[in-house]
Amino acid sequence: MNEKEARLEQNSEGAGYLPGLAMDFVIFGFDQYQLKILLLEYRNTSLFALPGGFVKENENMNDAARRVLSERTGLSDIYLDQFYTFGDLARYDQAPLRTIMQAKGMNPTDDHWLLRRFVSVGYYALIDFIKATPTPDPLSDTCVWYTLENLPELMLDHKTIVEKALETLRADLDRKLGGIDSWAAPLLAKAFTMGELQKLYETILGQKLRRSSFQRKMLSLAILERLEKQYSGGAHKAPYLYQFIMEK
Amino acid sequence: MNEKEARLEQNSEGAGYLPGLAMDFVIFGFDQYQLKILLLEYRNTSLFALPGGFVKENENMNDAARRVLSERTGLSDIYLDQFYTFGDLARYDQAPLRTIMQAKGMNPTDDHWLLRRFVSVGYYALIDFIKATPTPDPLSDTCVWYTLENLPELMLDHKTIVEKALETLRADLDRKLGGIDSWAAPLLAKAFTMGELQKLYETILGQKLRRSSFQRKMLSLAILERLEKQYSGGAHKAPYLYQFIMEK
DNA sequence: CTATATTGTCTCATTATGGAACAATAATAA
DNA sequence: TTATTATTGTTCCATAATGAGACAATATAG
Repeated sequence: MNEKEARLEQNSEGAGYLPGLAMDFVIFGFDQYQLKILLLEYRNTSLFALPGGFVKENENMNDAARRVLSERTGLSDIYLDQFYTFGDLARYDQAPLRTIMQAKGMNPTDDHWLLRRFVSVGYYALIDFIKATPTPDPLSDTCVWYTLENLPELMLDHKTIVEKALETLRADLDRKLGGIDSWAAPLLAKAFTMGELQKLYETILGQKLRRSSFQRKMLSLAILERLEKQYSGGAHKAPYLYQFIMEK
Repeated sequence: MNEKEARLEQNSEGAGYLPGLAMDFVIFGFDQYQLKILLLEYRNTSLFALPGGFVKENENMNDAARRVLSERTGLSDIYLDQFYTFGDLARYDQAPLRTIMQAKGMNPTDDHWLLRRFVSVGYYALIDFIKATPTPDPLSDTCVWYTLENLPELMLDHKTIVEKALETLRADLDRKLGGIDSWAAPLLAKAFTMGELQKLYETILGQKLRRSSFQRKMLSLAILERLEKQYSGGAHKAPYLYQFIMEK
């Protein structure tokens, strides 16, 4: 048991945190135009879970989300969205977490704060795979990317949380593309080609899109500024570069 | 102080409820095709608030929402949707609630459970104005309908909650119209005319819609079954009646 | 029987979308 | 240098969706 874990066990009342309130994160990353999510694994238990965290007593909940996300990925200034709050009694199952704690040599009592009932606020994030440094939390052994098609079985209701996150993300793509809070801007270079943006869309939606329709739609949104062609990466006509128009 | 209030003060630990977790409700009602929402008023304080409630320790959160909604309106089997969870520190302001409790002759200590920080899950509901019997909670004096245009100043962040609810409702109208969980079905007679459905839409959206386009769109959704004409309510051609197709 | 209000449908112009074609062109191969 | 190739920006046209209005049908009021 390392120092962090020791602190976690000592703090058997969860002092400093809002009781009964957790956050779970569906962190989407892009690797060579594959969509992956970040999962925690607990060795010797074959249990997998979404990264999660708690809200401090003197902290805005949305700020807490940014803090935890930064702790898990090393990233700040990324796209983060709250999508649903999960409060079923069926979430309240001591067994898996007890298994995890025991595998770490801990021996929590029944009323240890981590074993109580939690309501969990779901957030999803979109991050640049390259820039992230996945970091496990004190209870986990590893923090690894999994493609959506190859997810292992997840603890509790975490599969449901992933599905709801993906559904919300896909439904909100167009509406949250532009502006200061664009989900796409952090995933692209300052200047990017239409093809690169289209591949991002295709990765998230899991389907091919028509090139001419996509170009027409993006340009009609009036959120892109066309720059000079500068690309020199392939045996073909140079594409224009674009950047998002950031209104002042 | 009545019996309920006494019980509320005695229970200064909030025993039986999940600590720190509240729910706030934006209850939309239709009165002669006007959109109203239900507000609580605290006499001698000029404070107005959304109806709210708490989750019991052995209760699903969404079930708790139905229970509280039933307590406030006497209605069950209505459309209810969770739309956002509010967790800013700025919500944590003892002043208004203390004012209310003192106006009721209570004298809560600083650590009374009602005066602690709460994270609140927002739900909105659509109900039939005629069928509801608005009922104030133990702390409130009245529970009254207000039109959206004439809302009084609201406590804490409740104005923000109303705005977010309305935004979500309007965005989801089409998507959640049909099926077993239709928002519109509880607001209409079993059989209704296209004009009645259109007026519902117009009331919620706050704008007129084109008659022919609306009819075309509704019929194309393939969620309506046309019945025989039976209407006999005006000096004009009898409209068809429709009902929602409920797939088994 | 006539007037009136509202309905169901139709028409037509406008706009959006799907799907393909085509010339332009930057790197690569010959 | 020239031909080849992949990809791009644009155009085109058929089809579909939408806005705005016209018109006949008709149940009640007068």
